[in-house]
Amino acid sequence: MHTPGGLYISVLVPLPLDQPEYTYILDESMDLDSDKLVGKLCFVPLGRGKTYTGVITAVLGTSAPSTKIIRYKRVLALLPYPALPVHILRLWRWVAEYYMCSLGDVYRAAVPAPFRPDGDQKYQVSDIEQLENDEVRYFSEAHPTFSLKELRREFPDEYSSILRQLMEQDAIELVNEPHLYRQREIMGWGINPRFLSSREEQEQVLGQLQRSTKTKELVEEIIRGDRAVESSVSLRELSEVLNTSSYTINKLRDLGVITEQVRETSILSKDRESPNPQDTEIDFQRKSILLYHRPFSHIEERIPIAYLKKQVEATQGQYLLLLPSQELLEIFEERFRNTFGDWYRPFHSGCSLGVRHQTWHNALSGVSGIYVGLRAAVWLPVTNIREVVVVDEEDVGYRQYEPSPRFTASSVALMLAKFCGARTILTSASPSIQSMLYAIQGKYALTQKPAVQDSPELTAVDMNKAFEQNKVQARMLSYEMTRAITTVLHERRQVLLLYQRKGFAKYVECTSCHTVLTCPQCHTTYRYYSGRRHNLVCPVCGHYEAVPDHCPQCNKQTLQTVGTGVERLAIALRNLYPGVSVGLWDGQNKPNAQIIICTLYNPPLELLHHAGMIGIVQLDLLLMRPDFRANERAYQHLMTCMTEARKAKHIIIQYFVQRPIALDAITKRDYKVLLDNELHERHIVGFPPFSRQLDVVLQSDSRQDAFRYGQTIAQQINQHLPQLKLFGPSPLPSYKKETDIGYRLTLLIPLQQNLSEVRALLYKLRKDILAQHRGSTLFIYFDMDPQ
DNA sequence: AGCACGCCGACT
DNA sequence: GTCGGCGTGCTC
Repeated sequence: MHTPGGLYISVLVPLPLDQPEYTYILDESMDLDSDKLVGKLCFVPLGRGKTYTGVITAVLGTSAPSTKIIRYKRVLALLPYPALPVHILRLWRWVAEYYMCSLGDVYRAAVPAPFRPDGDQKYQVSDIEQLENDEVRYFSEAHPTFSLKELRREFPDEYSSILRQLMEQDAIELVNEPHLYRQREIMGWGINPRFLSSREEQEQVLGQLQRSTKTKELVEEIIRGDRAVESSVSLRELSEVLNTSSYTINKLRDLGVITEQVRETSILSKDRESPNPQDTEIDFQRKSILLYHRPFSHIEERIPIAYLKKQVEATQGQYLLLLPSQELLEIFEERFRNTFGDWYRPFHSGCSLGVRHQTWHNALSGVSGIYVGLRAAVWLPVTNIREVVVVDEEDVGYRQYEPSPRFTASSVALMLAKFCGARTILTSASPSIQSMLYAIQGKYALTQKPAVQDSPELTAVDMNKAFEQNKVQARMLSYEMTRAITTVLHERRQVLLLYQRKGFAKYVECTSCHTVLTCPQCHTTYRYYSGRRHNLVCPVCGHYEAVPDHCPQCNKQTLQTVGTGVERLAIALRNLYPGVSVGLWDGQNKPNAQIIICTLYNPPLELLHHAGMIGIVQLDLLLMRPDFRANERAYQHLMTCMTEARKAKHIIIQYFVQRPIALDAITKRDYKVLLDNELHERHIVGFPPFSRQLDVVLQSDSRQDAFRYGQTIAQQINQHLPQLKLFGPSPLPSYKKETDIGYRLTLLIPLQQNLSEVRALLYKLRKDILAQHRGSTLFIYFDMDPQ
């Protein structure tokens, strides 16, 4: 096993390590042209018991690359897929560096799990005579090859001593066991013939089904032969014939009544010839990125279906179409299928694993077509890409936060195109300020084409005036709003109100001493929820308790709920419109009500499409968020309402504090109003796009630790890189348990600042902190360009 | 991510 | 005196 010879190569393993590349030896027998090795997937043993699928990232030569004494292991096998193109590997490295995560994480995200199966290392006893123990001898004869797991199962007690002996005597040998790398493919379902013929088994199953009458009846019918099923039908056909759900079918399978026919195929022997990649002749325009700005357009006007069809037919190349949400995919799936026909190459969770598999392989083999998917589709290993289209480039759906890599697919798409020499089209009705700035600066080409269709009538209401004139109903709805609601209700159509304030009341206050109840953990003002025992909930850390009887400050019984949350608004609406159903939608289960209050400002398109009117109850909530992009986001949400509320005649927007710039821009139908304002304000303060934002997130089960280390990092950055602007550490709202507490440190990095210097410092700080830290769990990670 | 080693507290 | 908790460190 340790005979010299072969080629030393560098292999990337799918683990989140700082340095996820190891050196292996590739046997000469596997050696293809060494220039064709980079990008190949291969099986490598790692650690004591595991085998991983890695990627060859470099060929290091025929002599050991390190003077250190390392027991290099050998590559077990090369996978039969074509090698990943070098520009894809380059893109991964860029992502790992830019988004500050492990290259192993990027690899895991980019190559779907079925293409990189893990396995247990298998061993073979090479010298049976050396075995002393009879049991061990028997075991090794019964198992010509075995994994360490199997050994442990057989000898739970002496496992480690046996292993040590075997290793010391060099009596075992690592072998490549192809069946590790098999895929199970379900060929069909049917009734188990053995069950039909065995009276005994039938009795036993019926006995076990005593309590489930429906299933028992079904089984009796099967035994009598009333439910004849051809063997090897699809799951759907089976459930039709048996008239039952897949749940019951699964249960019957477990009982042995039904079997599935499984075909095991080795992915090693899979005959997958790589066709010759097309000539990658690409039109290098002076500009390779186009921002296609279509204000007030419907979404379908921003998906260039016909254009892509024409292009793919003309060039026979690969095209990538990225969409921001599952919902859009579902809406357009059929249209893609019909229009693109054989060119359609879907890659998303909506299609079966087999189809995704095929699409991924096609991408790698250079097969032409239109590859369509959500943000994960940027990882398709395209070899022959001509153009990438990012639909609604500003959409937050392109951002991935969990798990690592934390990336923005629209940005990665631009780099993908850059590395492949392809062009990119960014489409949007409300482009991000950043993209538009690049367009103005000439980095991107710009096409602006306003849509011509009608938008709903828009009424903006200054709530200060409404309150002054006492023209307010249902706590906070202007007469304009209630008038429109009444009209739509009369037309028996649905009312959609957008209001983001959760709970019943904003806070609880003592009317005597004006004390506001706050969370003891983080001193945030408590929010008040109705209909639960612990009414007070901290919006930041999730801590909750019941409202006390007396004011904790002055001890009087004068505590009062103040402000209107969605729960209170719903009650007020029910009082105002007796008999009308009012439902809340928070992204979970869809209410079927005449008035729907949506606690998100980006409701699903389905709700927008059906609404007879849309009321934005308090636009300010969108603008007061601690996010420099608030105006931009508000504009985008308003634009979505204006363009996707297709049956609505009326949109009513209420604002309290001041007339928001986003509202002005929408009313005047002039994006430039927003753009000028944003560029001006952000330039003064030095926010993106005039700087880069990088967040440091600290998570710990100890609030103190997370905060303290946040301060340490802040201090060190101030000292070493004083030119960075720094905010925080500020607490992160915790959605999970209380044990999961986070702090966020926000850095604004000047554009001219060398990024690798910042990264180096942050990595060093993290390393130092983790090295000396004891006790609580602690995670530190980085968020580049968070949105 | 696994997995092994190792060091402390609860049991025969 | 052993079993097993999970803290720490390594994987070519």
